[in-house]
Amino acid sequence: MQPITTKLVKWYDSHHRILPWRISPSDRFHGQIPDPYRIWLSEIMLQQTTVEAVKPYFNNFTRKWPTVASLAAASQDDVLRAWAGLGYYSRARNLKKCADIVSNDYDGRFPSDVTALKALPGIGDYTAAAIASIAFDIPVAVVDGNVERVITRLYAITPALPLAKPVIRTAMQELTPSKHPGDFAQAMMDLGATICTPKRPACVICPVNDNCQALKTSDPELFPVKSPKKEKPIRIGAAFVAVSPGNEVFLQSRVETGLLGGMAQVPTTAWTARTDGDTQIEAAPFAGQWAAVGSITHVFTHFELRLSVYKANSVSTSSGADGWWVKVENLHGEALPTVMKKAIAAAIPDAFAKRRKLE
DNA sequence: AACGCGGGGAG
DNA sequence: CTCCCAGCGTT
Repeated sequence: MQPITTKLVKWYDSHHRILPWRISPSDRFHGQIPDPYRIWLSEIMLQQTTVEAVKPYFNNFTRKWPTVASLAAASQDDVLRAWAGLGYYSRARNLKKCADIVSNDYDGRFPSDVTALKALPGIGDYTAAAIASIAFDIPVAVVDGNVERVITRLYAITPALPLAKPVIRTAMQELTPSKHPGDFAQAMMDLGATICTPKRPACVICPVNDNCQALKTSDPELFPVKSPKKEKPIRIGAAFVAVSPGNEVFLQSRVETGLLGGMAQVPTTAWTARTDGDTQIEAAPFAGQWAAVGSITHVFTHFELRLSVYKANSVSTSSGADGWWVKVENLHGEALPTVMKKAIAAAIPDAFAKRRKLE
């Protein structure tokens, strides 16, 4: 029987996904070399984010900024505006920091060893291993959510994550070949994404089903074991959409760190634990004829937010608050996270309606 | 080790 | 609805 590694690499040769940042095994054979900048950019975007969500952002970024030097030359605001909607905005801030360091201290060339990569902002264990492996052919264990699932099933590893992480890493390291480690890492991830899925895995067509202890002795769907997660609290607040006579909306910048750091927002109250019967309308940023126009709900990673939305028309643009005014038709160019687009859309239903999605 | 940190797609 | 996705940084 062929080893697991051989089976997976053969499977990958014919069943790999076609992705904008990927060099196929065949193209690789014919001499194409991966661009570390594109590998890095894709890996940062893919952190906790699905391939389909990343594709349009990756294409847009590489069109605007084809090299790490061009990204370093951009402003953080430009980067945040292009990142808006993708989530986890500290990634965008670290992306810009990392581009600056590579451009200034490394002469525009990414380092190839794991330790130097991990020292860069936004690059941790997984991403360092992925870049070293895929872009530089370094045989290091690449462990993401897909690999955790495939490995725990192959070896029926019962301790819960994250306790099982060292065992998984060791097993992955032993499977990783010295020859084309990047293709093997991507083979494992493609297997996890397309066959060894979290629910209803397609074990019948899996190239390594003969090697799978979970399939042999248990149920693959029971792996990996994970520690229980806690429930999300609810927070409430109010958002204020001020509209000027010239059809402009008032925006502010959020503080640089923490939730939605550095992104744009309409003025809001603080977001507090749920209380009863408090309209909070007195917290409006301007004097004006504020009218309730509805409410929105938005789910963040660790809490659910319910915002009452208020709108005022004919607000003077000379009102003194710290921020800026943007014409409604230009809102799409701002660094607005999804929750703020929802709030604005509650007050101005067609604010984002005619905008095509990125492609 | 636990927590803060977005958004969306699949089942 | 729930789960989880090519995780990282801080505490």
